[in-house]
Amino acid sequence: MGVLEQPAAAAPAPYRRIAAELRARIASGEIRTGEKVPSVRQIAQEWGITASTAGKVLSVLRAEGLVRAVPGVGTVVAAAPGGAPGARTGPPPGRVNGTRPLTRDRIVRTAVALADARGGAALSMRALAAELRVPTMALYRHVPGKDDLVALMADAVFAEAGLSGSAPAGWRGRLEAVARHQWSLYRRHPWLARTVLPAAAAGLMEWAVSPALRQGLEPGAVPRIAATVASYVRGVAVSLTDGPATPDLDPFFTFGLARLLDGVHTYIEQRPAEP
Amino acid sequence: MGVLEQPAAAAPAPYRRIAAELRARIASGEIRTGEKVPSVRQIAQEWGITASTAGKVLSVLRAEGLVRAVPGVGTVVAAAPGGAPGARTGPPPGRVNGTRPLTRDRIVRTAVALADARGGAALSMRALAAELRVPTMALYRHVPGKDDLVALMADAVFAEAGLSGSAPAGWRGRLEAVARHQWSLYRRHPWLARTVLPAAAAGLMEWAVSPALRQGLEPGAVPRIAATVASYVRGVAVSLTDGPATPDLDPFFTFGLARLLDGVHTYIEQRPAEP
DNA sequence: ACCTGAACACCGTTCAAGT
DNA sequence: ACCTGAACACCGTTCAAGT
Repeated sequence: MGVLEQPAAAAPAPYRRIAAELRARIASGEIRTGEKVPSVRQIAQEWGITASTAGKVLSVLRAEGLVRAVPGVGTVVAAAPGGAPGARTGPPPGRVNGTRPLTRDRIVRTAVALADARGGAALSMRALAAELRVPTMALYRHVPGKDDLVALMADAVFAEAGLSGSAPAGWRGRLEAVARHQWSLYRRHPWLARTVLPAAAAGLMEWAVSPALRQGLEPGAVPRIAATVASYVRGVAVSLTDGPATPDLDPFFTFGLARLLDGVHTYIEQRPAEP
Repeated sequence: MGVLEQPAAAAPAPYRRIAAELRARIASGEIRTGEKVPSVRQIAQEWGITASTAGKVLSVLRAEGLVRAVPGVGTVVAAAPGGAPGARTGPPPGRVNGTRPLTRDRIVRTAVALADARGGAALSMRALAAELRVPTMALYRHVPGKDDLVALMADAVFAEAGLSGSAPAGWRGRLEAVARHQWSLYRRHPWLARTVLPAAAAGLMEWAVSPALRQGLEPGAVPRIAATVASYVRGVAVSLTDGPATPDLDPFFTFGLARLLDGVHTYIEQRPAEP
């Protein structure tokens, strides 16, 4: 376990944990589109849980559209939605004797999936290599070391999805949208909050404030407002991984965000005279 | 290095780092009240720095009142201010053959000093035992394990100093005082932000909001306001240890805190009708 | 009974030995 | 030249062997 690092992330319910593990196997390419995921019976046996819990696991993944039931066959990995690039069916062109080539991108994606599934503390170079079924030292031909890998993971996650939907025109709507977006990233990837954050995290937040410049906001206030909101979101996110006893922080997050935006509103509206 | 943990805390200037190390030696009891700390010449030699930098180290400690210059003798550890309990001169009564007994309290205090001086990532059971000059396994007779030790460290730090000065009567002054107090704790102990926080951290913040109850605030809002402010402080504190390129966050902290308190002010004043 | 050295099962990473 | 197994210098903690 990491120095000064507590048991990462509250222990989730078994069906959630197992669903996350299967999600990781699918994300890493271990189980590919059209291939069968373990059956209810197999899951129950492998993880030592009851069939009804195992059934819950598959229904979670089905609800996400990640797998689908094929009558007479079993549950298989569904095609990636929207035909996103990188979501291919079957082996890629460059493959050699059945194994896909090891790339930096595949390493990073698998590392993210592993940290999501088993917690940040469970991510080790050895465990990652085992997941990818390559020798540990093979990773070092693609990433300089673990710290850099973690930085790449953070980059990848912040780049993974922009804001969904159209961006509001006003600063308040934008700031709230970006804050909620980052909050959802932290919830999906709890290890992220304790990581060194990429510059991208601050950039999007600053963009959100920019409409207020037309209202006469001093330019120097933009990075401060951005940092304030980003810090708040990250602070709640860090608490998210404080331990198993952590309460549901979603209502807390929403409440605090509203207070914070009210305070920014007061600041922008009164446009203080002093520099 | 810890899993998912980046090089803990920005690399500080050499004179700061060395000052922190000496502070740790004093806090752990290795150098006791009245005993000499290393001279400018010795510091310069031991750490391979110039005499002028070494002089800066001692002037930092002198400015803190931790050491004082005794003409004809050298620089010695000053008596602890205010005669606080635990700050004794000379060996405690229970000592045997020159070594002080190992206690949980001494372990925790030395661990805090070590993490402060060398960064959270440098705290290991082995390093701590070496600092205390005891076998590693001796620690396990006083603390169950490292996770528990870290929790005790957080407890100790949050308990170490209450609010200095008298508490303001109004919620805003109190909330600001507690927020600034916790901010100063994080600055003194950067490893704290990434640690699992003790319940005490939330308690003090809730106490701060309580005067607003007399203004008609719904009781359910108190923990939310407290959590919001605490999360904000912790979020800035986590950024504090993001890396060597971290800018001075103090003005950012002050700016954001003012916005946040403005937002809470708006909330409390309008006392919304909906539940 | 108390204490702790050796051992175990892990880390991240270097480096030289393989192909 | 490319790849990687063995080795090094660490971890936290168990456990049996010492006193």
